[in-house]
Amino acid sequence: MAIKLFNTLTRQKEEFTPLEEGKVKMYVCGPTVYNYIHIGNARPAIVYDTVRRYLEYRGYEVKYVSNFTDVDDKLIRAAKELGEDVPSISKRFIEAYFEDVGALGCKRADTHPTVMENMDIIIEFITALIEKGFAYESEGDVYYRTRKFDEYGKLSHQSIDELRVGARIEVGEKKQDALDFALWKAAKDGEISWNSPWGQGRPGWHIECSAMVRKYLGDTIDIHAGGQDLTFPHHENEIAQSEALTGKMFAKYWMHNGYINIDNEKMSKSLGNFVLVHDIIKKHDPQILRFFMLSVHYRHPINYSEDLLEDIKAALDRIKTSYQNLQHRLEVSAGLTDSKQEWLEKIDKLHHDFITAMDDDFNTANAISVLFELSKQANYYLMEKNTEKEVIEAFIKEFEGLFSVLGLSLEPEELLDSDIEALIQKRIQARKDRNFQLSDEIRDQLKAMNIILEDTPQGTRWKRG
RNA sequence: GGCGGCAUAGCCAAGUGGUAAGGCCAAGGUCUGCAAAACCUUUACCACCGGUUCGAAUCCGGUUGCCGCCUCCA
Repeated sequence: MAIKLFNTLTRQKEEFTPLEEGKVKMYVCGPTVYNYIHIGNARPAIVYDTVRRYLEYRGYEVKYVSNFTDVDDKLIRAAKELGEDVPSISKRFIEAYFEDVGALGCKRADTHPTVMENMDIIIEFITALIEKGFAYESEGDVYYRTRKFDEYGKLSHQSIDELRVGARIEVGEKKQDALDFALWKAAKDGEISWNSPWGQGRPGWHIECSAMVRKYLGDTIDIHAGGQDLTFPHHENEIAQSEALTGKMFAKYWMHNGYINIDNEKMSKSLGNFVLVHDIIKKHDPQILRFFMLSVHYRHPINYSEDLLEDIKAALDRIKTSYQNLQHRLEVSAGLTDSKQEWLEKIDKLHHDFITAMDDDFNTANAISVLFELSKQANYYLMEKNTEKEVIEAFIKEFEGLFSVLGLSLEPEELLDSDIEALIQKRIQARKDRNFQLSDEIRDQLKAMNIILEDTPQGTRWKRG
């Protein structure tokens, strides 16, 4: 079975075949680092991290690159407002990004390039476009000659003549055509700027990705991904720039994730209705946010609310509890049982169900339902009087493997403080003596310490509350 | 105006031709010294109207409502 994914370019699910067998080159548009990221920014980070993990799980060697926009209008504005310089702001929020996204279980990309460190190749790229006639200089700015690129609009499936742009030409416009977009912007007084053949200035937004993709991954890559709102114009412009320069296909597959909404409206920094990851993870286990995002198909919108986060916590706990109960039983499982093979087969079947779900355009919602089924089967197994270590271990291994594909962790049991251990022993004795008053007191006492006890036929187990 | 998406139980959410996965919440039950965990049971006229079909949540046409992109935006 092959992996299928929905390609924005063709608007169809396609079988995934990489350019080079066994290898995947993947580029994900990263954030502009002028603030902490909001959960809308977190979605692509989580989604494509999961895509990457799954591709790796299926045996591909993935080269994953994700950029930071560390120079642009918003950063310049932020710098003015804060009385700071652009590099110090972007540096701070790049660090914050790694902290937030790390908490959400996202692995680092192989490379996280920035605009500032790639100014040379950006300028080279623009120069080459001018030489090819796809760009022109105008009063210190450089613009891309959009109409010259015949396939403009192929990603967003827009006809160039239908774009509603006419009304947007401003007085003193330096563009030859309203559709043209800036590759280089001349510096205004006091703005951060770099030297270029066209004078002091800085790159336009779209050119950085074209230049960095080429430098770090090559002329043609397998997967290019980002939020739905980047389809047009950002990704469309990237295609125009890159394909005009190289004459080759820029990216084979384009993936776009849906938005996070608040009250059914898109969450965005510009609308001001955003929720920062930084704030949420102070109140909630970051894993919950990740699980929440993965519980919905990546191309569908998610309506966010804190109540939903609470609900999803209960769901995640169900799986974790099941896993922990398996751990508890591991110690007392030894005996041989007749049903071993049957259970191992069940686990194997679920393993394949998971793969089937993920193969289908990374359907994490269905993959998660397989995890619930795995929990259910584990719970059934734990109801058996005699359990076999091999089966318990197989369950545990499966849980751990699948959780790791989704970038979720099952939090290893922490060691008990000796005091707590002593209390549990004391309570076990009290229960043997049928001194239930004392045993309940101890249980309450432990509960106050956030330790929850559960008595089972195989002994008392505990978990953190 | 152009392009696109969505509408499934109290809530979240899969499902793209064969009479609706899964989870949360709720109620009842089993188990337990009591609990917890778990297990069992109960809960859907798939927005509306037509059409195609032996058969549609699923395809086609239309209607209504909501949302997005076309401008910085994940």
